[in-house]
Amino acid sequence: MINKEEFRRKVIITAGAIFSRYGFKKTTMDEIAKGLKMGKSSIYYYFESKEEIFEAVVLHEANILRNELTTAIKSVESPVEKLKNYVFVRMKTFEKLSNYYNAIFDKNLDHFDFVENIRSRYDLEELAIIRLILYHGARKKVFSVSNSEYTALAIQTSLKGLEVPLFWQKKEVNIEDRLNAILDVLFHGILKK
Amino acid sequence: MINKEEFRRKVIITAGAIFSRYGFKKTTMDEIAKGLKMGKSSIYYYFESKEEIFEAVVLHEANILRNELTTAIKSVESPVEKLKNYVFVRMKTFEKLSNYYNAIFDKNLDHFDFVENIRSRYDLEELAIIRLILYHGARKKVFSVSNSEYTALAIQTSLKGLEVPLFWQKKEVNIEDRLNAILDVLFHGILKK
DNA sequence: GACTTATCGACCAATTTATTCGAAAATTTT
DNA sequence: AAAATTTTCGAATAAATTGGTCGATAAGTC
Repeated sequence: MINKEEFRRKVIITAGAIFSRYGFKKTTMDEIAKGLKMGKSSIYYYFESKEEIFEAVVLHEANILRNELTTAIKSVESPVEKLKNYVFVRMKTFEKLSNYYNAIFDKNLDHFDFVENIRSRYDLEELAIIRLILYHGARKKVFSVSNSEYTALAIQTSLKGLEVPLFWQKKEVNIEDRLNAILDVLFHGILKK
Repeated sequence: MINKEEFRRKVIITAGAIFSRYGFKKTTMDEIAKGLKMGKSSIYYYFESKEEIFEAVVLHEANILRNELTTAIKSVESPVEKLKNYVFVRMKTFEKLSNYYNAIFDKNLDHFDFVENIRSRYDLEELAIIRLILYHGARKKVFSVSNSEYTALAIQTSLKGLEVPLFWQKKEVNIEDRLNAILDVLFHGILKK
């Protein structure tokens, strides 16, 4: 192995896949070790505990989400497109990051305080991004937003509402449709007539 | 509850769903009990052990497979269609019966001798069905089969070959395509010119 | 060949978990 | 409604699992 960081990344990928299939509790260190083709005890040379691995995995997924989102809104110009992209990419990516949303929603995991840390940090970041989009939209006279902070919060809240069923029922029944509906309401309430 | 059989069926359905998600080992009696909204110890009034539940689940799935297959070949007349139906329905149904194929393929489970019993019994039944189709096809002068026993075995073997990836990689990449290819080879080697 | 880095097997303590058991509900029979 | 039976359950337990430790040892570097 070249260096520790390199190997830690490998652990995160491997463990992430297993966690995402069986969840934190049902995943054993032995399985992770097997996945890495290593002795179980070797993992402890790189990570303090199973929980630390999970934390790294969740953080990793949170970073993926952030990256996908920032590139998604950079890829277009108009505020409408930015917001659309943001919302869509958010849901699409979210579906894949099962460890992230399990960490957030699973009651058996909420005693990990790192979960709350990551979540609240990313909530704030997200809010800032949405506010920025709204702000630019308002500047370009495409949106009419009286209070960007509360509007951003409203948007964020409705997006959160869409996350819930991801956890409760894996079936992606009609997320996309419901997303479109929300977007529709959002724009027609927000667009300058 | 009306009677024990009724309740056993309920257990089989509930436990089957959990087993199919987490596998035999990772599924706990507590989870099954929770799924049934019952005390854990109550289950033992109906089943001797976790293993017996799993056996019942696997048997249940094996029966589903058999039923689907017999109705599938009854639904058409021509031997070609029968064979096509048989092969397709077999694969389609097999994908859903994860406990059945896990029982067959998972090395951590092969110490359960009931698995071997069920498997060998159904192998024989399957062979008989295939032979029957071949036999009727030969009678109607649609197939030309020199030795129906060995031909049936050959067909069964190639079907088994398609099962393997189901276990190793959940992704149903190209099962259908490969199935078509096999069918193509099969018919053009078997059809009377 | 000393010194550091990385891997591992054996082991342990704590937790989990399948199963048991006696007793209490719930239901049926008398 | 008492007695008998069936069904449910919580508490207890014995066995297995599992996260984590530690000393040894291999692999690599100076």
